[in-house]
Parts: sequence; C-alpha cells; structure tokens
Amino acid sequence: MTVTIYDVAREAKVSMATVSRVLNGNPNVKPETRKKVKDVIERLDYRPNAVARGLASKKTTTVGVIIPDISNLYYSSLARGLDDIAEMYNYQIIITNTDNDPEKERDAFLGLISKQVDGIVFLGGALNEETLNDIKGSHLPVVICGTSEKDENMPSVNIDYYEAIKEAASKFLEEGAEQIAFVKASYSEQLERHIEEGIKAAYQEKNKDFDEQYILSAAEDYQSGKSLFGKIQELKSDVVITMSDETAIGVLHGAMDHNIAVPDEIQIMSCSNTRLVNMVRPPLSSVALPLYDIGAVGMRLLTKYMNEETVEEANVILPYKIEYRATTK
Amino acid sequence: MTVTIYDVAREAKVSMATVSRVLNGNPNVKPETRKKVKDVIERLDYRPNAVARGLASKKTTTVGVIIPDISNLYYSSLARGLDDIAEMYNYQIIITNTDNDPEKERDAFLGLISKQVDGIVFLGGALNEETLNDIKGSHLPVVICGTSEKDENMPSVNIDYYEAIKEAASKFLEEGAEQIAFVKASYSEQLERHIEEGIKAAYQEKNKDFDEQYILSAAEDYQSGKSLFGKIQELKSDVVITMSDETAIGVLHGAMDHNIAVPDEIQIMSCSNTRLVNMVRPPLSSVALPLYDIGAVGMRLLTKYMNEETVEEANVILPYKIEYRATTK
DNA sequence: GTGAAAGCGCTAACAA
DNA sequence: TTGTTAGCGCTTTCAC
Repeated sequence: MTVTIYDVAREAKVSMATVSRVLNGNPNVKPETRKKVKDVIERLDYRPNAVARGLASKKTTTVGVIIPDISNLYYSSLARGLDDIAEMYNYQIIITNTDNDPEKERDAFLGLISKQVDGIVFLGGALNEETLNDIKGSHLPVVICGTSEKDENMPSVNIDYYEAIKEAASKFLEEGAEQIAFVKASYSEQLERHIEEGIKAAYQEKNKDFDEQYILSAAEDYQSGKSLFGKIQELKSDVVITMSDETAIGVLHGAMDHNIAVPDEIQIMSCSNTRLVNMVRPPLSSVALPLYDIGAVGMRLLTKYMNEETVEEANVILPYKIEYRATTK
Repeated sequence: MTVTIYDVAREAKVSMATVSRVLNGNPNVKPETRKKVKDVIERLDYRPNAVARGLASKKTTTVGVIIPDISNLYYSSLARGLDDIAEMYNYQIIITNTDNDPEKERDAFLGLISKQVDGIVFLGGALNEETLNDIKGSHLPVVICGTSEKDENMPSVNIDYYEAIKEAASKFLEEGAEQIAFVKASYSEQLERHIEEGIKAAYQEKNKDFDEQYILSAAEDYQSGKSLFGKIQELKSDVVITMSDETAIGVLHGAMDHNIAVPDEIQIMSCSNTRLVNMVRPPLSSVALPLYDIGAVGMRLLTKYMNEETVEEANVILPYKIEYRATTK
C-alpha cells in the first residue's frame, strides 16, 4: 500500500539503515550508493513517515503555538513571523487559541505535550501559574513573545515597553499635555507594571504627579475602546495611550462621535502598530512594535534551544519606533 | 524517565492492552479494573504519547490547514472558526502559509502528508493543478473553504457568490447606478467566474450592457485599493464593489483624498465583512460572509469525512447577508 | 473481561 | 561504508 523505507531498501538492495542515512544526509554513505537509493526513492515516490520518525528519534519537527486569538491582527502578525521562520528551519506549527482562558491554555499545553512538540511559543496574554509550572516541569524549550512573565528568566522577545511608554509620555508632557490616560489591555501583570512605571517615570521627570485613576482597562477590541470614551471624557484627558490598535480606534471614533477634535482636543496613540493604523482616518499614531520580527526572532530563538545551540541572550529586546501620525499633534 | 503505558500496566497489575482499553474508552473493561487503572494513571500523571498512538493507529488527530496568509483578517477569521471546531472534536491544526505561491503550497501539502494528518482544509486562494492532483491521489479528506475549485466536486463551504453579487449589483442598478466597477482579488478563476456572471446577470435583468473593462484586479490589501482609485475615477464609476475589505477601504480613502463624496458621488461595498468594516468612517457596506462559520462548518464537514460519517451535502452553501452601511446610499 | 504478542515505520547503537 | 537489531510507545488482532 504505502511505500516504506523497507520497500526502498529492498528495491535498492541495501539495508534500511542505509536508506535512513541518505534520508538524513548522513555523510557515511558512498556516493554511488546514495545515488542508487535516491533513484529508488524517486521512482517509488517514497515519502518518509514523520510520525514513525518522531517516535524513533524523539523529535517531531513540530512546535506548538499558544495564542489568545488568531483572528486578532496583533497576534496573527506575530504568528506569521513565527511560521515563516519555522518553515525556514523545517518545523511546522500547531496553533491553539486560548482566549486568555487559563483552562484552555492548560489544555492546549497538555495537548501539545502529548503530541511531543519539540518546543512551544507562547504569544501575548499571560501564562497562568499552573501552566507555567507545567512548562518548567516539562523541560521543553519555551519562548514567550510579546508579553512578559513573572519569571523574567524565561526566554522571551519583546520591546522595551518601559522606555517606549516613557518616551511617548514624556513627549506629550513636554508639549503641554495635562492628563494622559493609559488604557491597558494586557493580561500580563508584569507587562502592565513595566508600562505603569514608564508613565510614572515620565511624570516624575517633569516633576508632575501621576494620578492612578488615569490608568484604565479595556479588552483589546474596537467596541471596548469606543465604550471607554465616556470615561475618558469624564477624566478630561487630553491624551490617550492604549495598548491595542483596535481600542485606540474605538476611542478615536468615540471622540469623533462626541465632536471632540482629534488631535486638537484629544490626542490618541496606540502601542502596537498593526496594519490597522493606516486604515483609519486620521491615521493612528502608534508605538511601532516590530510584530512580524518579534515572531520571527522568537522562533529563531526557539530553534536555538531545540538544537541545543548556545544562546547569548535569552531575553531579546527588539527596537521600537514611535510613529507620529495624525492622531497626535 | 517518561512514564509509559507499560508503567501504568505494571503498577495497576494489568496488561498494556487493558490500559489501552480504558484510555480509549473501550467498554470491554470491568468497572473495577477501569477504576484501578484510572487511579494509577492519575497517580503516575501518565500522558499518552500521541506520536506512538499515531503510528500504531494510523490516526494522528491532527489536521493540516493551508492558508494564503494568517495575518490577513479574512483568512484568520476563517482559521479561528476552524480551530474552535477542531478543538471540539479533539483535533489540532497545523497551519501553513503559502502566499498563494504554488510551490509553497505544494511543499505545505507534502509536509502535511508526511506528518500523516487525518485531513486537510484549504482556505481561500486557488489550488494549483498539481497540488490538486496530489490531493486526489492521497485519498485524504480535504475541504475547501471560502473559494471554489475547478473541480466542483471537492467538498467545500462557501456562500453563493453569484447570487450575492447579483443581488448587490441589481440593487445599485435599480437605484440608478450607471457604472459598477468590480475589483476582484481572488486567485480562483472559478470564483471570479461566478462573480462576473452575477454582475452580468444583474445588468441583463435591467437590459443594460455590461462593459468588461469595469472588471478590475487588485491584491487584497489596502494599498492596492488606494492605488486603484485613479483608474476607478477614470472609468467614472459610481459604484465600486471589491472582494476584500482592505481593498475597499483603500478605495474609500482614495476617494476621500480626491474629495469625492462617499456615498453621494461614489458608493463602495466589499464582499467580506471582517471586523474592519466597522473600524472605518464611514462604516463600510459589505456582503457579509459568515467567515467564522465558514471555517467552523468546514471543519465539521472534515470531521465527518475523517470519521467516515455519511455526508449529505459535500458542497455547503451558507447564507450571506448584505449589510448596507454608510458607504452606500 | 483480559492478556500475549505482533506490528506501525522509522532511528540509532553496535558490529562487521 | 554498510548491515543487524533492538527499540520508540502505542493499538489491535487473536486467544483464552
């Protein structure tokens, strides 16, 4: 029925071991033998069974990706970077959506373990305590992209959120902003802390007090941003910084609906920079995270762990850039 | 080291076969035995190795998803529906991006075959001839979502594009539209044909001639739409229908930049309805494809094939709805 | 209701 | 340079 390595061996009049060797590019094969085997492989249209291979070698060339929601542009941009590099290194990715639900997250993780993935990439959101312990217990290489963990020793790829937010906030303050509202949409306490510290540092540098009530929360979608506008108006903020682009666009439209001029009366900036930023008018100013690159670098980092290469820096910080478009002065 | 079925058998003082039976919910196990085994499983924290299982049973509970670009909202919406249903049926999905490149597509397919996936979902884009033949030769269940194939016997999930476009075009014509430009962004000739026929049918019903030059092409992104606006203006179209939301938004902004009033001077509608439609002002009118559902139903259909259930209808047509928002009168 | 044993298709010592 | 052989961890007849 299906042609196996045994069929190839028989046809080529060599042993399975030799076929296996040419399959795996083992140099210990005489060129003629190699050619002979390759010819038979081609003639029989033989395709190695990766499952059998995985069982025998304990390597599946598959990595798991745990992601809050693939239909969110932020995460799917990361995922695209991930997959491109995975493909380059001959890995395939199993993607599982969790909606940031700890239970789904744990199930996803256990599922991936049982599938014997060679590594796992965790995207965005927060890793709950229990899963985190499972991960550590599993001795599987894991890389976290686009979010920070309590245990900051876990390999990760990020930008320097503290610096980014501080830089953005400072600029606003310098130019006369009075009250910056910050809308967090992250599920990672750690990440939120970095960000809050960034804002506070900016205020401190200007010798201004920061009022905690200007830190708001919203889900990372359009509607949440829109609903939040009332609150923002109440607070009389003249600047709003959000994590998610969608949230920022929601706020923007909230402002437009209330006839508040953007950026004259209120400035809006996000911290994400998906392709959405150019698809609204006015174009959204944003801290530009290199989303694709974060994914790509994350996967590259993971391959290093999987191949037991030495890694110099487990916590990669990628550069960010602040794109001032038309929602800021 | 890792605990295997053998360890469980030994500890529970039964045979591996029995452990396997309780694992797989085989009823031929005495309740006491079952309980005993379950206890040991729990105590040892035993997790079945899905790879070994796959090798022995020739079922991997993994399905492959071949997709043009996961970072495109259209496809990622489909993918999300796919994954949710896959999870429900205890399947996991391997996602591979192809950028509609036939070579990548073929590699993706061969990779999935070698991983012994139980089925494949093909999303959007066009399946090239060669891959299509491979698929047929593989006897693997395959479902196509959101696009049509030459071979219309392949299981698929779609809306009735012909009817949708015809309905939309008819309405525009009835209300006095003179020249409808249609921007296709599909890679499937088959799909394009359905759509063109829909438009032509609408013109015919109104006894008007349709001029082929009003059928334009663009990539399914924002910039392409924007660049296309010059051409549209040249054609003096008063209605533009695009496949992709991003393209429509590009056209919309093109119009705004040229001080052409939307919808008064030009009406714009897309045929997709991702969450983007509400994130622009004015909100984009669109033929609402049930993207999530197309994915979900597609995966459900695939599970039927994988479990050898009987399927009544291999070519599922889901209902569409035309959402008239503010880019149309 | 349960167990013994033969694979599934491959890799990886170890020998030769 | 090549072959032999013993698994990898499970499912699945087939007996009992």
